[in-house]
Amino acid sequence: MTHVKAPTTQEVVLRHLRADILTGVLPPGQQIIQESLASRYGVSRAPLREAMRVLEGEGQIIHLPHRGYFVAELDLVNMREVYRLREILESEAIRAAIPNLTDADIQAIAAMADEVGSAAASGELLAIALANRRFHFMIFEASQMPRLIRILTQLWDATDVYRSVYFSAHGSLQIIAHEHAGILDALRARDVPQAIGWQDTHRDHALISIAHQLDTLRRPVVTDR
Amino acid sequence: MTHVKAPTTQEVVLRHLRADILTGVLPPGQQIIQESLASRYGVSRAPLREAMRVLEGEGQIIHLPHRGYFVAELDLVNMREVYRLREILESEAIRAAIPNLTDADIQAIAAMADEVGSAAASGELLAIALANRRFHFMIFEASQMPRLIRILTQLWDATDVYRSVYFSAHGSLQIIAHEHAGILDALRARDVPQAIGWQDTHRDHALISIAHQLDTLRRPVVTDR
DNA sequence: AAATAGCAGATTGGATCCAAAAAGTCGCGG
DNA sequence: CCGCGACTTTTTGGATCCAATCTGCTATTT
Repeated sequence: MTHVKAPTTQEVVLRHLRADILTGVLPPGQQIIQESLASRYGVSRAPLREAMRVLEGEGQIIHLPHRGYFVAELDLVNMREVYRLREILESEAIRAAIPNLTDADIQAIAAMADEVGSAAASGELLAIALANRRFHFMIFEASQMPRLIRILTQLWDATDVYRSVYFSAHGSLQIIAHEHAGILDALRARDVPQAIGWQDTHRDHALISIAHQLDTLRRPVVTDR
Repeated sequence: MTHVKAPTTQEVVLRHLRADILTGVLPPGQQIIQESLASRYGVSRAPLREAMRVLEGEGQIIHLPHRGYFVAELDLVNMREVYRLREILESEAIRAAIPNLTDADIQAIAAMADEVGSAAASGELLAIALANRRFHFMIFEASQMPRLIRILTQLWDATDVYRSVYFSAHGSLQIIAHEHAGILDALRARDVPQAIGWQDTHRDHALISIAHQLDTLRRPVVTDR
């Protein structure tokens, strides 16, 4: 039998960090003071630093030698690059996935789409984000391309903070449901171009909303000191 | 002028690790005993572990909790995935780069192609690999897409070990020189499809050679379990 | 004799401690 | 009044030390 679990501290810290970045506890641009954060998590600096190295590799935080770690800020240019790369890579993922999709797979994906719907009904942003992510990645994972999936994971992670605002935008949930249904139909028909097309419009809607937010909101990142 | 430099130990270790993996001092599949490697580098385990976390993020080594770090092995399937992703992403890089290329850029790239040639004449494999990499990445960098460049860097890193054998294959250096010239011509003409085409055949030649090596050589990798 | 429990060694994970570098502060001189 | 420079403080980087876990072997039991 396999072990129940052995959650190493680094992974606990890593999850905690991701959550804090995602929820804005650690806002973009802010420096991460290792000592204070470590004590806040109730751990030492060693596992924290290794976790931060992981996030740095994903581009979530920036490291300046002898200066420290800072939560990455994404400007619009950067954001557009991420979305362009997603466009290219997600198209490939869908292209590779569709021939592998069994009927059972599609049923599972449809079930996840329903979960997105019920999460949307509940209004819990985090639940929506999680279910939405699962929905899309169930498709990507059928591509059987682990490296591609990992890169996509990183790209999604990088924009998680900004994407969550999209879910709270007016009317976005109906649009999302509609587009998810479109993707599902294309999957059932094994229609690669149509699936990619739906995914593209789906992504574009999110980007437009986010770009609008970034452009107008112009968050005034205060340095608390 | 900026500071001379302040090379932090982690980066020294990281470079050392990359070199050792590239040159086969640390062969694929082998476990990395932290204590012994750290003492061999003359450092403590702390910076070594942070460096390994970086390499793990790049897929160069694998981490199993409470078991250790192991140098990653790439089978042919994995290798094909890397090359497929390179095909997609390098096409995008070239597409984005060409409109940005100044004449000075192209001259610099041509100079680097010459360096590949002279390195080839000298027969130094490492020098060839380095110059070749610089040549291609000078083009990619003109894309002005930092995230794309970083992903491409990781993909190149992942296959560095295997690609170096290609340089020593019979006749490959002439082919490389020919294809580099082709790429340069396409760049001068600002011909995107042609540049991508050359890059594709260039990459395919390397992949065929590497796949052949992997297939026949059938290295007797001991099963670590 | 085979299987399993448990003991000993090795190896990783985490915490504390010390050194080095950067940022901020105060004071002196122009 | 302002700029420059040494000193202090804060924070990061690295090393050492201790605890938790895994591996391999041995002995005991059936």
